[in-house]
Amino acid sequence: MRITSSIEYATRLMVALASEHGKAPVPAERLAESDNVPADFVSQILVKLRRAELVTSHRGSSGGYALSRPPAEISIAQIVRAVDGAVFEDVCERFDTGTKDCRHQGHCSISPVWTKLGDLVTGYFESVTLASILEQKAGACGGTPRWWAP
Amino acid sequence: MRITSSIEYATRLMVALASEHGKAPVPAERLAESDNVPADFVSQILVKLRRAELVTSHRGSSGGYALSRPPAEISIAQIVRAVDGAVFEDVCERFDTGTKDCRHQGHCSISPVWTKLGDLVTGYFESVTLASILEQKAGACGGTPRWWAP
DNA sequence: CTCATTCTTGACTAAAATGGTCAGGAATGG
DNA sequence: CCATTCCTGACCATTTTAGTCAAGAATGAG
Repeated sequence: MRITSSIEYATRLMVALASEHGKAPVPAERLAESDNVPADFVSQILVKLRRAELVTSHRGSSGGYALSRPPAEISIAQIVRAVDGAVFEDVCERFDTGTKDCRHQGHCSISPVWTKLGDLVTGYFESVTLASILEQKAGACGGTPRWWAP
Repeated sequence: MRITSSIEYATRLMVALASEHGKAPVPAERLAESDNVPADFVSQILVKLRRAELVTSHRGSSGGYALSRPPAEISIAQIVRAVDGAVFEDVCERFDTGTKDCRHQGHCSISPVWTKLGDLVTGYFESVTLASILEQKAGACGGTPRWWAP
């Protein structure tokens, strides 16, 4: 289980835009540089974010992208849905054997486990907003950040 | 984010073996039938489970597979590690840009989010054992099972 | 008005992961 | 000794991931 590049990059972009919130729109190319992400890939991700109405775009010189609402009103869950379609895939749908009901197989003792996991992940992603991330600039990879305490 | 076939199948296999715990070993082919999983694929997964010492195997007629310890001592986390190598991939490792420290990019305001998610998922998987799943045969996909309450 | 800037769309591609399949061999118990 | 069952490792098709690219359309600064 992992975080894809699209999600990692999309989150970086959104955090960068959040820190510029209220100021002038930021061109995709500048975001690409400061976030160290391939420019063309950035554009593609930004399109998805715009279609999900998380950002607005403006063309022409001095155009670019901006958040469509305050950082406190945008969660990681929304970002993930924008780029991946869903936070957690429905396991019953994926593994049913054609009957639209996996009960018959007698294996649905397992499905509640995946369902609960999905709820856990979704719930966490809903709870983290761009604002809450911005409040916490200091975390380091090897360090022991504490704000997201157990 | 999703549950792969290997993980779903491995879990089914382990639950099936758990329900036969203490009895005679079960041949791979019988597991494949009862779990509705391709036989050759089952064998491959069982090999991984054996290498992780979650199951034992016995060759020859009346051979097959059995759990290597009681269902209460085997967690989903152990199963996932056996087939996938890790429950949750280290995000800092995946996205560092060569310096082994992503702090320099100023983007590690994000990494604590992924780290916490990993801890959440891992913690949940550690907490669910084959025994706890067996106690709950009744869950249905469309229903409202409650044992894994929020 | 015009033109450089910036976004838009959609097709394309390379590489990796996923989801299997297959063949030949090696133990083991009946 | 031989049918049963596991073991090993190679192989393959499909899907997903992670980009790349090119042509075009809008917009505002000058």
